[in-house]
Amino acid sequence: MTAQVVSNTTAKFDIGGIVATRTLGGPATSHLMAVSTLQRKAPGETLFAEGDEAESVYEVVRGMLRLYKLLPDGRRLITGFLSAGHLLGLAPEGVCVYTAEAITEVTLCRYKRTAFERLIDEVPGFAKRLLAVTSHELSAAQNQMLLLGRKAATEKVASFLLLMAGQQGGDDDADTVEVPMTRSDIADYLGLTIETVSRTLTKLRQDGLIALPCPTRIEIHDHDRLQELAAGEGATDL
Amino acid sequence: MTAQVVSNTTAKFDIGGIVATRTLGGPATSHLMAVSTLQRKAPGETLFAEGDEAESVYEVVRGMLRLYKLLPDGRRLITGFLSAGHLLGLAPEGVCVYTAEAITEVTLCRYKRTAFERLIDEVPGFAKRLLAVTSHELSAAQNQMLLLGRKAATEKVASFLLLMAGQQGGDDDADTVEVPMTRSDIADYLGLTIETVSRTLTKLRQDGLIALPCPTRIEIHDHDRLQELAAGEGATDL
DNA sequence: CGCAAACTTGATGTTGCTCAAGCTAGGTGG
DNA sequence: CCACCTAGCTTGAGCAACATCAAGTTTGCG
Repeated sequence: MTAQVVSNTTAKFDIGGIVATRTLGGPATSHLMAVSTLQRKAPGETLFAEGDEAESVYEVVRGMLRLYKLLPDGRRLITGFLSAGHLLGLAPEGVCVYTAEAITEVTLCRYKRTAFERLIDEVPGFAKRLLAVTSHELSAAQNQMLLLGRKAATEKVASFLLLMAGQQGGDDDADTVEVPMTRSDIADYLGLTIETVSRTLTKLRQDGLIALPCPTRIEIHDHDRLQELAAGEGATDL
Repeated sequence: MTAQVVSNTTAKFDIGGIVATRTLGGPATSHLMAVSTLQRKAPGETLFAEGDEAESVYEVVRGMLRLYKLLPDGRRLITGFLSAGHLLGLAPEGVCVYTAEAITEVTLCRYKRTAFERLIDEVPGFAKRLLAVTSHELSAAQNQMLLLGRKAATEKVASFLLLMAGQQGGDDDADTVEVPMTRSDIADYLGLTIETVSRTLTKLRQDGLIALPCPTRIEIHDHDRLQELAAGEGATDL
């Protein structure tokens, strides 16, 4: 998978909590366990909203979230879809800069902000690991800026499909991708409209690059061609 | 200034070096001084390119840089303009994820990556400060995603003008803004074409919101109206 | 079975892009 | 000193991609 394609907003990087306790044995783990609580959210529920005071840091354990920002007239941009292992809620100035909502049923590991900050100060190497996670997210955000500002609709949709594929099958090319979010979510993530997303998927299907057994499931048939499209090499043979 | 408007890619946050040595007296300062070298770049010169091995971390002392990413066919997106105090080169995987070029004559403070990483490990609180800077950059990147994905041309240009104004006059509304970058740079920052940027500036001038004494200087005449446009409140009175 | 939400498809519209001239300013050499 | 030259900017005309508006269709659920 090339860097172009990886454009999820948060890096998948276990920092502690439930996921981490299974994969990491470091000193931070036990500290995190001590201050964490498990939480569930039903589809559509809000974790926190843009402008809220940032009281907690969360780690996604199961399910999928959307993060988004709104303009006053209701235009929405989804900055990222977060699945298991992703971290959210590290607000710069103590104020949430985006809204976080559950797409599916979600399980979260929640840390009190104050406790989390204490860990940053006290656990050696913890701040550095968070810095690595955040730097990675920043890089992903810059890839998404490139997508939003300079890619055409087909290139955007191809990028999205590969992102979903990469996020799921730990393997590079899981053929079948589950798409729990609506077309409206996809559109607001890619800076398009629902209709354009739908039309573009139809075109990709007609061209044999993908199949759509049902709206929430997409089969990738021509991974290479999708990759070319996503990278912006549509007219390779000029 | 509202959060909507602050959308520069890197937070202006002195971490050390020349700028910091004048504003901070903390322990990190002397450490940074010990491993830093001053460097100059002429307009158009490249600091490092996307894909390069990340060998150094830089802090801008004077002048302005552009950071950008390219698609294979040459489409460019500028992810940020960096002026004095901004930090760059903290690459996640040791590889630069964007190209950095001087717009004006630039003075930089350069740190060897290895030395910089040692400081992260050894100087207490240093990683935490970098985390704060990077989190702030991430938030700015998300604002820019909102701009690229959901704002109209006029709103984009208004946002850009206020960003420039805020970056310069430390005051909230410096009336006259120096714009050292070309229209092409502005276009590639906003996801537009040169022509659209030019036309939009002309329209803002005709409407009395700004004046353009020369292409590199912009006077802001109606700060409030610009702010409304930038925030996406163009049709407030419906 | 019926309802509502989500998705697809079609017809039309508009924003911003493309292509094509002119214009302006700053730098250079006759 | 001035005319030229070039790079960058502005302006105009036409066009294309995507948005909008408007039906239909499918899906999932009570």
